[in-house]
Amino acid sequence: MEGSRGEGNKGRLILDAARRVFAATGYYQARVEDIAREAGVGKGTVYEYFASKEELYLEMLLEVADSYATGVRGELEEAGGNIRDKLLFTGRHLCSFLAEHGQLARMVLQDPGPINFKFKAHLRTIRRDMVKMVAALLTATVPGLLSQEDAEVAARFFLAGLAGVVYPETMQSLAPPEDLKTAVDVFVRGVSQCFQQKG
Amino acid sequence: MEGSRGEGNKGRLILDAARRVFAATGYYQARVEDIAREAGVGKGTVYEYFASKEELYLEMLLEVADSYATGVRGELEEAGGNIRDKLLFTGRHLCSFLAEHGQLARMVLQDPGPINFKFKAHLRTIRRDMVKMVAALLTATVPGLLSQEDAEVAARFFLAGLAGVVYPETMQSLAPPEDLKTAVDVFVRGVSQCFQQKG
Amino acid sequence: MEGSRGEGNKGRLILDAARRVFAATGYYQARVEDIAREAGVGKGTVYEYFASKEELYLEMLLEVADSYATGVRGELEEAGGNIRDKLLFTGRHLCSFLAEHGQLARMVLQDPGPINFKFKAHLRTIRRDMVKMVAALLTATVPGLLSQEDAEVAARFFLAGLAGVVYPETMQSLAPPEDLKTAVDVFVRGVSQCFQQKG
Amino acid sequence: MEGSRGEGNKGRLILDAARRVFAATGYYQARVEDIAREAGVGKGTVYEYFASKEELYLEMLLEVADSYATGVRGELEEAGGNIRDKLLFTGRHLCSFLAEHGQLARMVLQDPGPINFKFKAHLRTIRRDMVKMVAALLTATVPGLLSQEDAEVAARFFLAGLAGVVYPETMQSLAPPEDLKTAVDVFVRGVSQCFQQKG
DNA sequence: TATGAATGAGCGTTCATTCAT
DNA sequence: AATGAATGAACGCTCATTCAT
Repeated sequence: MEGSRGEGNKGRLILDAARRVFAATGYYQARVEDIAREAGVGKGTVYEYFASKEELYLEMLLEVADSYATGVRGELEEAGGNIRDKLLFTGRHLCSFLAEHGQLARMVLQDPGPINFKFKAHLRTIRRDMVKMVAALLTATVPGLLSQEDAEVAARFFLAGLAGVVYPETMQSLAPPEDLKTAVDVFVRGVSQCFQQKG
Repeated sequence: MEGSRGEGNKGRLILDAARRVFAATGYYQARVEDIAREAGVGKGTVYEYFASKEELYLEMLLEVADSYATGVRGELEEAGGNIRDKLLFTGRHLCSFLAEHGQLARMVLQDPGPINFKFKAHLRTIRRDMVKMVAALLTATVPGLLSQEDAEVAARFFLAGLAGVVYPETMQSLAPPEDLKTAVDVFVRGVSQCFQQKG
Repeated sequence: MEGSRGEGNKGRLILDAARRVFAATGYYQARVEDIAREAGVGKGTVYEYFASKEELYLEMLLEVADSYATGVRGELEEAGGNIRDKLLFTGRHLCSFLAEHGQLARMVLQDPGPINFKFKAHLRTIRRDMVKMVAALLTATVPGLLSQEDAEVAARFFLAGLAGVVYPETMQSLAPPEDLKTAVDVFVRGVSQCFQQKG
Repeated sequence: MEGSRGEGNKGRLILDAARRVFAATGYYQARVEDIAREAGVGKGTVYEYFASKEELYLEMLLEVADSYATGVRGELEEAGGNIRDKLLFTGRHLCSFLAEHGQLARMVLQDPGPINFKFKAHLRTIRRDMVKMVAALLTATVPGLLSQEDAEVAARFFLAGLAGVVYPETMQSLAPPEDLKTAVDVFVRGVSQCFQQKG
């Protein structure tokens, strides 16, 4: 009846505590004992639920990465709707994700620490999915004029550029909504213009 | 001939070794002894030149970050010249930088390790400079039609987006030159279109 | 039908499981949880029957040591009978004991682990009993010619020597029956000769 | 110029300390920190000289086992000389060895703890050598009348029996010299008698 | 100046034991 | 009585840093 990872209350608490502690200090600085204390359990209890510090870290990352991807997918795949609004939504979703997960985002977005093959593959899949979703959006908008390859390049450009807008220089505060609009507008126009002329 | 950091031969060797070793394994996995061996000096010697592992890391990062910024500045600030070519150059420069510094780039760009205030400020300055340079390029291209703020948002979008194009999903190989062109084209058209209409 | 230790079914199961697990891995390597699983009971149940891992170990050792001594006593104390046959029986009994209890024997015989005073005293008693039994056999065989002290020295020599014959170098396989006969013959002749001449 | 293991003073100190601490408490109870303190060095220093607790233990055992075997070999292999004196010497050597190495002897004689293949093979070799030496002594004494196999069985019987005499029941005090003589006499007469009649 | 032997704080992990159910 | 989830003391090992040479 429960979800698939870290349930039974204690496991949930530990996973949440891990997210906070890893986010606050990074993988290597975080001590298992800190996570246990943050979760309000004994140190040994962590090992009842997770085989090692590394495994706990990976479980936590998988969960966060999934929560990010899941949040975007629903909106983007929904038929109909304005491309500009959808891309704006993607930006706003990234904003709230970053607001919620603070500096953990750096990890999810760019990979850190001791990350194993399983997680890398998972992250790669998520990225590919998001790129595909945005690319599909673009080809639907400029039908017939945009090769699959160009669409994916543009999608990658957009998704990464978004992070630059949302996290201005210092990555310490979030961008105002107008900035998002500006970026999305530049991008949408760029794609339309560029490929209509090409086509 | 002597600069302000890591000179006198030994210091230079250590700094270069640090770059290679930190890049290969990350800050926490890298052992001071490994760096000393890579540099061909004794372990104690590292501490003759750098106060601590952390300081060595910081010095190395500052140096690499500067080398990145310096390489772009000359080209971008040069008067005249095509905006498209300049942005393409920025992308190509990023490519060669990433090719040369391998996975150290991830750290410089996003994964901080134990980075202190001094380095964060330095990095912030570098980023701000680059944003300013690109923004200036944009306002010069669409004169009078682009506010300073919009120009900087667009510049941030471009610089971050570049990384997404250059490092495709897996971050394991670099993008082909055509992808760079596609991204730059989309961006340039987007900016032109968008703000000419606005203006 | 109930004895004084480890009864009531569950206790019996635990004691048997303890013997197998301790024998397989040694005291420190054996985990209480392993013993519980081997016994088919819960981990907590072990502590319903035994105060601690150490006490469980002690109880188990006492039981095994007793079973060894008991098996020999009947045969040796029986009046009449050939000394050679009785000593051969002692050797064969040691063989089957070792065959049955495998490497636990090493512990019982020589390697104590965390053995407390109670067990040491018990073991000392057992050894002394066996020495006395064999010594009595010898004095009965060469009546009047053998001092009590010499008889006990010879008995100790025999009992220990037996182990060397039964467990050849590697202690991994048991000796063939002929070797036992050879050893017993040497010993019996030695005692006869030696003390008949002395006498 | 130094010996082959644990030199350079510190290594020697650690090996000696290890012998004392392991002997006093056994492998599992001994803490690396205790050994370091006993040796008068820092905990980390132990790991400069030995890769792990286990390796330190094995090095120490190898050294002690060699010192035992070496001490006996010289005397036994020397041509000429009385068999009875040689076997007595073997017993006395065992006595002094046990006096010096206290309860560590149990380990050397019977093997405990985490002992790897290398050490087992080494110990097997030592045992085999000693058996062979004693067996050679016996065949030389009763020339032509004793098969190689019988001689080895007798030798094993003698060497193991010796331990029983030297370490009376409790293994807490050593046997008086007269007991040794008694045992050796019984054994020598037994071998002579037994095989002269057989032959 | 250059070195590397020596150090010990620090941490991941295990497992005997407890106790609420 | 029986259980097993929870606990934390304990310990092996690493590695940044120091300092005598």
